[in-house]
Amino acid sequence: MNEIDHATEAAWTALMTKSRVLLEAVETSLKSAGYPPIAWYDALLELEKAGPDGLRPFELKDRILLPQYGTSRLLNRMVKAGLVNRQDCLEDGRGQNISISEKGKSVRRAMWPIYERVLSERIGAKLKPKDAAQLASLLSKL
Amino acid sequence: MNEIDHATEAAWTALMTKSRVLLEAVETSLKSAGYPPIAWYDALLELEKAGPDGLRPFELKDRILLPQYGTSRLLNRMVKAGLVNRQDCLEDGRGQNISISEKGKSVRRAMWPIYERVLSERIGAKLKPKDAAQLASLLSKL
DNA sequence: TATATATAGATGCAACTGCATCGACATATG
DNA sequence: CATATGTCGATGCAGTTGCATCTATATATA
Repeated sequence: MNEIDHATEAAWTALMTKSRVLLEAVETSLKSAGYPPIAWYDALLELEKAGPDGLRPFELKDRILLPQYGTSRLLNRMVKAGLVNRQDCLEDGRGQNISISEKGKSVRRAMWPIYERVLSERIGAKLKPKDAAQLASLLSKL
Repeated sequence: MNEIDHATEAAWTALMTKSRVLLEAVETSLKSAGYPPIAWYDALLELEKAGPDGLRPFELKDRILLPQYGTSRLLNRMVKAGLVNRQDCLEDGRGQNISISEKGKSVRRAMWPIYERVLSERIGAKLKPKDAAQLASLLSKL
């Protein structure tokens, strides 16, 4: 069993094309509004959801689907930008704890309307909620 | 009209997550089999479909969704690897024609089984053809 | 306890990307 | 024709990524 059917190929092509176009639309909007890329948003959101104790970098990396070194460097930039705090981890001498700063929260909050507008225009306006749910459900099987 | 509904958000999240995971799976398979990235495959396929006359770089860029400078550099690498031929364009002194070489054809052909296996395992095995078609159809509305 | 193995995170290096801009040719306009 | 504007493709530069590897600490094993 290895030949793929036409529908599988069509799904793959559409998946690649649309995800790229949508992602680029979001990135462009954020950038032109003077905000950081969406990867920063994702990280900030995870850190905010994690609460005041924050997360260890290795926990964050699993949630934002970034490689270890990518996460390490993303955090460097975010620390430098003052959006997150890094402190040595008490329980594990190798590790650290990352928590979102007030500035980080406010940047995330400010990014959301930009982000949301693109999703609304590009997805909300094109798919009825039922169809969007159906799309999410099909994707979740992959 | 700007608040997004839950289904839209779920669709977006699933779209981003799955497309990244699948893409990475394909890239990893290709790389570990010693082949170039998927962007090369896409370009080779478009050039092969275009026939012996090939394509102008600006035409190719529209089909593979790469920025102009990205296409320019991708073509440099592919020329250097001997997968495509570049020749000055007769009708337009600014331009060039890119055509796939025999080696390019054979590399593309060799990449396909690797590529296909991932799609088959990750999509074909998870979605019935009807569902895959449905997924493609929903995505096509975006 | 001493040693081996595993895990957390950082980093040097080469490759790749985005941005802005350039040079060359093409097309439109006076 | 002369000049302005537009399009094609390349490229310098700075920032980012992937890979491999390193250091430091933690955990398992003898």
